[in-house]
Amino acid sequence: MSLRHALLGLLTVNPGTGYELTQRFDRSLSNAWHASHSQIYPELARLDEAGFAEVVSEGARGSRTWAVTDAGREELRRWLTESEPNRSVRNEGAVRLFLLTLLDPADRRPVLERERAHIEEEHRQLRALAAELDALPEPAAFRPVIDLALRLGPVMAEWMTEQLEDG
Amino acid sequence: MSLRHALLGLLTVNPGTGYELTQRFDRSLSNAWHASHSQIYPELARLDEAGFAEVVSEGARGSRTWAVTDAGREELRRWLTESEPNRSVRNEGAVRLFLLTLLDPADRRPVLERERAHIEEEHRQLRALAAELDALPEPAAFRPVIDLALRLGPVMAEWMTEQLEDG
DNA sequence: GCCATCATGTAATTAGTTACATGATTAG
DNA sequence: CTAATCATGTAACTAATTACATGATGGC
Repeated sequence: MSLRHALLGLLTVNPGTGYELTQRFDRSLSNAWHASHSQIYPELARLDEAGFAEVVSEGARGSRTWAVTDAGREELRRWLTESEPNRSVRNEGAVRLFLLTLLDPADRRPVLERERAHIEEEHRQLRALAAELDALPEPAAFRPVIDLALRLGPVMAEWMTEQLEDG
Repeated sequence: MSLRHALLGLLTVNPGTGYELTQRFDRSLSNAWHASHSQIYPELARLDEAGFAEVVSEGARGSRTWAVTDAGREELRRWLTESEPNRSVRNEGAVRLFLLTLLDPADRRPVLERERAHIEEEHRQLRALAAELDALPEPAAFRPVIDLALRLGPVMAEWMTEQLEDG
């Protein structure tokens, strides 16, 4: 389970409430993982129980700000460096790309076009995010990861364009 | 749930037993989805119930060969062309890449090296698969999807090399 | 005879989604 | 005053993993 370690990571960047973490999950990790608040709140309780995170302050509307503990930081380091990655992925878009080859060109074409449009839209948003990060006094540590995504997008878009031309 | 449609797709390519489908799942779709036999057998029963697949022959050792029905083919077409893709992705490797930026360079380096080696090994296997497909009398319909993967690999490997040089 | 592989299933557990439920605060 | 957003939780359900369980066949 990497939900646990994703949360430890987000808390390492910055402490936050469960509500904030839910949002940051979507903003920073949406291309890799998704979790809703109903999964995040119980996991924060379990991180507490394990001594990996703790409530550092309580604010308005019953909000509770969580921070990672030293043990939590060490657990994240251990997980990243010592444990074997689980290579299994779930990517419905990729499944669709594969299955698309089973359709008639007439059915395939609009789906490919929709996919290409989506890839291009995602790329535009990534470019905007990159510009935002570069305007900050000191760009975020994860800036290079955005760069990787920025390189992969055009490769996928070009492939789709070719498929549309050939098929 | 795309397990159902992945199975319909595999059965569209070729009829097969649950056992064979489990293997073909790993061979053809491992870069997009994973399912074990304990998930596949019940799902075949549900596809039967829904009229999307049926047993076409029974062989040795109680094996049962399944094939997709016309309704199943139509359901697959409908799903691919008419339904909105679920864009949420689960990719632990990508989560790790993101979280890696939180580690000291000394801790980060060996993880990046391991990742790069893995990407390169995967690329070698894909090249071998591509060569195999090209040697067939008529290459598989999904051949272009292999090509896409072959283009993405080097981009990732290069990025990792750069990270190792800079960091 | 024994081990690998073929072949199918179920049970128990964990992970994840969707729906239900509640209340505080803020901006218009 | 009211709608949006902040904020937290639980319950019911579905999906997925891991473990348990069994037996046939073929090659050595």
